Amino acid sequence: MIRIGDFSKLSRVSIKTLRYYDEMGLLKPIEVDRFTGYRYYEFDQLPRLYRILALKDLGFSLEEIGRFLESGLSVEQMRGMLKLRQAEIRQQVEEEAARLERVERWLREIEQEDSMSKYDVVIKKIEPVKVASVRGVVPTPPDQRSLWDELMNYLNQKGARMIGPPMAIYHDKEFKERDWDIEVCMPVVDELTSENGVKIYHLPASEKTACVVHTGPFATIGEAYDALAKWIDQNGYHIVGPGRELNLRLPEKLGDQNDQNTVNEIQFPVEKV
Amino acid sequence: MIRIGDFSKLSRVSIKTLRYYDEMGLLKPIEVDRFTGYRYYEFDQLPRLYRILALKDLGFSLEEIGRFLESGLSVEQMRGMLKLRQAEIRQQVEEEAARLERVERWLREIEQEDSMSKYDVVIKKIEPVKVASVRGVVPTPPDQRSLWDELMNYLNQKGARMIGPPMAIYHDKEFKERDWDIEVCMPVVDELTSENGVKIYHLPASEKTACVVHTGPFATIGEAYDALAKWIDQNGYHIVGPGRELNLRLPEKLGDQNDQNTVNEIQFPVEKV
DNA sequence: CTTGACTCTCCCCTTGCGGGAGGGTGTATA
DNA sequence: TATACACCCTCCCGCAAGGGGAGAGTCAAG
Repeated sequence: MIRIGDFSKLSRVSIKTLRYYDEMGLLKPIEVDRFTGYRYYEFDQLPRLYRILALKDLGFSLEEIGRFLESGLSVEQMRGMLKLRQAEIRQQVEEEAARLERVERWLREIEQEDSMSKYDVVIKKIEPVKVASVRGVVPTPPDQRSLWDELMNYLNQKGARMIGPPMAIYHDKEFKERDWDIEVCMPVVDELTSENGVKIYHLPASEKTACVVHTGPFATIGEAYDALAKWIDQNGYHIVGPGRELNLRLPEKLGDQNDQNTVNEIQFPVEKV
Repeated sequence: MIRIGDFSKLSRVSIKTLRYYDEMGLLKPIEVDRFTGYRYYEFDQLPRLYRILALKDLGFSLEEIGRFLESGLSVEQMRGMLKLRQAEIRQQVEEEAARLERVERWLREIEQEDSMSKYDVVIKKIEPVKVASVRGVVPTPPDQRSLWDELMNYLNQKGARMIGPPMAIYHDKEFKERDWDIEVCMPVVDELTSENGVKIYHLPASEKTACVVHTGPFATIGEAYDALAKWIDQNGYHIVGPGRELNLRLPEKLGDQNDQNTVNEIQFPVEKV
């Protein structure tokens, strides 16, 4: 019978850890003096401790290890746990590798541009949202004003409440000089019915959506689109639906292309290739 | 100005997290009502939040991210941090890959043997230890008794205190049927001097030592050696020095090959190939 | 005026221990 | 036999990045 300090030196496991394993029930001393609380171990407890260390080395949590040790589990169960662990580690390796990719992309960008990008892209989930929308083909994006007028007209008439930022959806799959297929939407909550050119429906959800925010003059929003497109491409995604442009903060004068305080978020539903 | 719930929905970052980032100083609301404590955000805080998310996605800690954001750090510094992060991730990927290897080895062993090995190997560090030793060539391992007798004789004569388990060192580099070069040692603390066949010196430390414990009849200790050798080989190590055998619990009758309660630890200094 | 949806702060919980305070033990030596 | 000194004990706090929930205060609409 040896004291905890000797057992610790022998196994090179810290006293703190041994006490913790005792508390967790992983490795109880064979005797604890009921008056002094001193823990006494035996040499033949070493194999159990080594098994704990070996399992820890495979990445199992102490709680899992406890189950291994207690429930004298069958070879079949053990195999199941190992297979599971294997899958988990594989996934983690993949994730870390992807993370490494991203870090290296930042590095390359810094090398090339000698500065950091103004635009950070995030992937998020978009919930379905009920909107009133007007869709039409207009010569150029600024001409979407007419669509907005029609939509706002309808909403004011109905006294509908708007519960989110207005957004525009660009339906063209390719870039066009003229004649853009644009849908303008306003999130609503009320029971409304489609009529004339105004459609009431739910915009679809999107599990993965690549998003970027542009602040400043609307005239420069192209940069944000470029950055987003580049990011999507370089990160192994591709676009699987029309993009949305959320007008988070409108210019003071509606339609002003140079208002410094305009804020827009651009969203594209994407999928991993 | 929007409330935290709306900012949370917009960014899909939980309210808890936003409050935490506020507390950490990563992203302060532009206004906090001094009476109600309500936090108010602005849309143009989104880019900062997205930058935080992007950096988090690269695996930086919030504290590091805070430093990025505050100290408007130079491109050069940023590059330094990224390079460092890159190295860290690479190392982590390697570690996880090695862990995966180990899990797969356990799986293979289970498939082949249809049971779990009795022996768990751990790698630990061995500190130098002062010993009194007697070395000699004996026909077979059990004949080391004569060496022990000589050593104990010396120690008793000096009244030396023994401060650790006795151990035997096997100096032969290859297996031999007869004539084993064995050194028997006893850790001591006193100021002793080498004399006759007894040497006083420090056994060398070993940064990485593969260890396994054998309990039960000494006659079966070969199994433990086999398991250890196999492990060392399969885990990409190789032996770089003589092995030690620590007699943690001696049989009741000294030399009894069948005592069920004998405990020995076998140690081999190793290095990664 | 009330209801229901929001928001606030405060506190505890997570993993696997490490550090330290304050106090009791064991043993070798003077 | 007294004492020094190494050991050991049980709390309690801290870590990273928030999650869960209690109890109480706020806001907007009907």
